[in-house]
Amino acid sequence: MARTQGSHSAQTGPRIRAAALRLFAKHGYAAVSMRQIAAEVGVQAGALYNYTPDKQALLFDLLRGHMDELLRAWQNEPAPAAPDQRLEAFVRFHIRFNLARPEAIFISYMELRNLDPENFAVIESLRKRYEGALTGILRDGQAAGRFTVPDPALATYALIAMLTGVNTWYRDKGRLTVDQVCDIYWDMTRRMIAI
Amino acid sequence: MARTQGSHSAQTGPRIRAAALRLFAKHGYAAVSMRQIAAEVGVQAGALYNYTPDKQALLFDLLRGHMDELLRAWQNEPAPAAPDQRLEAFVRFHIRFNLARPEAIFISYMELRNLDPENFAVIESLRKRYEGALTGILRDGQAAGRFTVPDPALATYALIAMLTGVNTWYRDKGRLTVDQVCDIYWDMTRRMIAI
DNA sequence: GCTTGACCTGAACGTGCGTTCATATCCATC
DNA sequence: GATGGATATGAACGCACGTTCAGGTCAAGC
Repeated sequence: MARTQGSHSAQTGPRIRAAALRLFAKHGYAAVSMRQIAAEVGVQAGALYNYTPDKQALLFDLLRGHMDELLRAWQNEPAPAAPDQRLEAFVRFHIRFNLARPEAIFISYMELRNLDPENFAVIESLRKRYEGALTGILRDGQAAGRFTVPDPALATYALIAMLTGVNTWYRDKGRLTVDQVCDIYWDMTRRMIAI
Repeated sequence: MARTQGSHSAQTGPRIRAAALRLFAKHGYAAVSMRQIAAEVGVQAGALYNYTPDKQALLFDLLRGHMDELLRAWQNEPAPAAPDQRLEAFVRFHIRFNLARPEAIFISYMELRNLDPENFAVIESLRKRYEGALTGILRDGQAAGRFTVPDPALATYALIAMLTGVNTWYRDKGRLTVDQVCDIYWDMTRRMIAI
């Protein structure tokens, strides 16, 4: 016996990635088995190997896809000329983008160490490119005399950590809307960075 | 055969916890086996069970011990009267304390989800107590007219995330000393929070 | 110097792991 | 309506897991 009715590659592939994303985010890469992922999709474990060479590739594809999406989304954002407005745009973009995909963000930070070294290097360089976008804004604002940023590299780390931290506490239907959170974090950022 | 020369409870216990801390931080709780921990100590896996009821308790003890140490250390810090100085003391204390024990900090953030629910609740309440110390400082400063903190809860989250982020990039023998890092982060904090 | 209990070994338990593969079924195409 | 490739099953592979335990070895107290 085999192949139950209505199963197609175009459906199963994405469903496997979605199940892996959810389970990796909830329990961690090492704690999730291929059989669990398969069960979530409604398939036997062996069928997963029609879509991924192995478990490691499944994790890497998720992280790689997420970083590509992040960089593409930021490039597609309108880029105001003034550094102040670019910085505000970055703050709001980062918070919104991250809150919209908490699971991908979670594994992007937690599962880096479970990547093979060469896979890690790929993700790390994409991350650095994203951080570099923020550093560039800070340098521009500093050069334009609009910001006070003694150490742009540290300010980048500080801001990214602060903004990404929203994901650890924000809850839908909590006290604040996403807009309110963005407003408050932009206010804190502005006070910290702007002249 | 059994018990090799010179092995004693007073030594083996701490060595097991040290090995578990190092391995959990490096590979993750789920990815580390009791046999690996035992090998690191130079003992057979079964011997671990003279010191811990199970693997879960090993993780919980590490996190619990770390949180106790953190709270005790903060209580033993001198507490200046002025909110500005209390905030500065907190910033410097947090960075220094965290940089001094990167492995414990790492697992405290990464392995929470691997705790049993009741163990998680214990750690979570200790963490909230520590965060509450910072929130208190922010409220005091606000009440004294020295700070501008529209939302003390969010400012607490933002600051803790920003300060804890230092651990992800700081390297001994890097560009900056711990003192310089503290200075820069205190400067950013002051600009963000102080009047 | 005998005894006792703490400490450790080494083997074993049942379970689940990632992965492979022969085989069966389905669907599109002709 | 026959055919062939894509897609799935289910059993199996060897291995490692957390944990238990009977038994061996040591050191301290009498």
